[in-house]
Amino acid sequence: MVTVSTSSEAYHHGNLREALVLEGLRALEGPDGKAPSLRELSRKVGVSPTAVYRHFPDKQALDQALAREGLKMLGSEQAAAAQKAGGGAAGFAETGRAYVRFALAHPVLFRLMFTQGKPVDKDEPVDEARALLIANTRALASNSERAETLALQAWSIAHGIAMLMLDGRIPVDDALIDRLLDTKSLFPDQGNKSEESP
Amino acid sequence: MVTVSTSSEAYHHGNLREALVLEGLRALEGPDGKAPSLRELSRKVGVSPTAVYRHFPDKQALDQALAREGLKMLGSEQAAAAQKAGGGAAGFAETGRAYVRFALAHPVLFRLMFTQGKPVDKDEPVDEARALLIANTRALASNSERAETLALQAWSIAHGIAMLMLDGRIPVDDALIDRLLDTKSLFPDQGNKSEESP
DNA sequence: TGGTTAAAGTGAACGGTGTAAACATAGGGT
DNA sequence: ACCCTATGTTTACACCGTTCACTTTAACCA
Repeated sequence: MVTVSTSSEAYHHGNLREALVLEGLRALEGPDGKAPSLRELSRKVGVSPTAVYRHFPDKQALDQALAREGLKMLGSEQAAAAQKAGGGAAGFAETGRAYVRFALAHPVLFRLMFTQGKPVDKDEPVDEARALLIANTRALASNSERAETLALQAWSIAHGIAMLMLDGRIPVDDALIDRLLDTKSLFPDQGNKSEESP
Repeated sequence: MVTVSTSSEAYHHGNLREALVLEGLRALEGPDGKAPSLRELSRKVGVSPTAVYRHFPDKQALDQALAREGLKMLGSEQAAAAQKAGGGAAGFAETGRAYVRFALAHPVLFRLMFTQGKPVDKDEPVDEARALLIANTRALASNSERAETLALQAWSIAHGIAMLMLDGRIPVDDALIDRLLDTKSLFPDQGNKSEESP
């Protein structure tokens, strides 16, 4: 019964769960306008609305699944950006830029990722984005409390910039993003330990 | 015809617009759960749903009106906090704390203030919160570009903290707020010009 | 003062939403 | 070969925002 046919269209009507998430992401990724409704999604997948409830207890659960996918995407984009910048402090900085860039590229998804009810429960393995953040700040800070503070500050400012830009409160401008994320003035610790490239 | 009876319950059925905004704020202020629907609001005010459309072109317009009220509240709370702290750098810091506190005290309102469609159009008089922010950073920074950067950074971090806490991504903790908003490490400029109390 | 007019409110209806309940179907294991 | 169970469908409900045609009533002017 757990036999999930990995191919695209499977036995009965297809393996819905995957199809729904895929279609959901497709709807969310573009800079369109709004999140897709459950019915809309079921329509596009070619299934009745209530069929969804065989795979998700409610709409929010579907949204959470989509949010998890979004978090994965964000994490890997950040990791890629950091690696491309050669790791270390420069990589960390790039991580922030990637965060804001992701938000601007997928506004609806990004909103969904943080908006939906509960913080993807605690048992959940910590997402890659967060792991990266922690690792980075631990490398930069003197003690561990300072590292946590640094991590949350960096997260907060990136998140704030992203949100304010998405909400049209701050002009969307690449140079401005760099200026606001400028960690030299923000995090004086950074000069000390600096580069330990891989 | 423009004669608006200022007393509470007026001529025909009441002066709706005000009543709607009032009731809307009442619904939004608590830490309840979700924003009130147009129909729900009209019910509470004792009027048919369509009556609302005599005063607002659509639901979004109502929401914008509510958002404007929210911005006013936020602005005055920040101003009060700054004044109570004696103005200057200390006042500025208090401004940030007030921002986050407001968000936590009125989560639904706060979200609405930033979520709804467009950034309360440009012709709009700049809200008090923003004016305060600009004035404060101008007093602290050397040149005006640095002041703008400082302003947006301060805003971003406060907004980021508020959002991440509202979304359950960061524990809601007063001490943590202070730690994250700590402007000494964030804004090194601050030491220079410092206090010019009123 | 009285009549007209336009602002303000009503009711019914439409298409949309998320969700529940009862029913249908088909695949796989015994 | 059979039945069970996972997966789907149909129908229905309550809510939502919004439109349309209609009624009421206050306010103004002659």
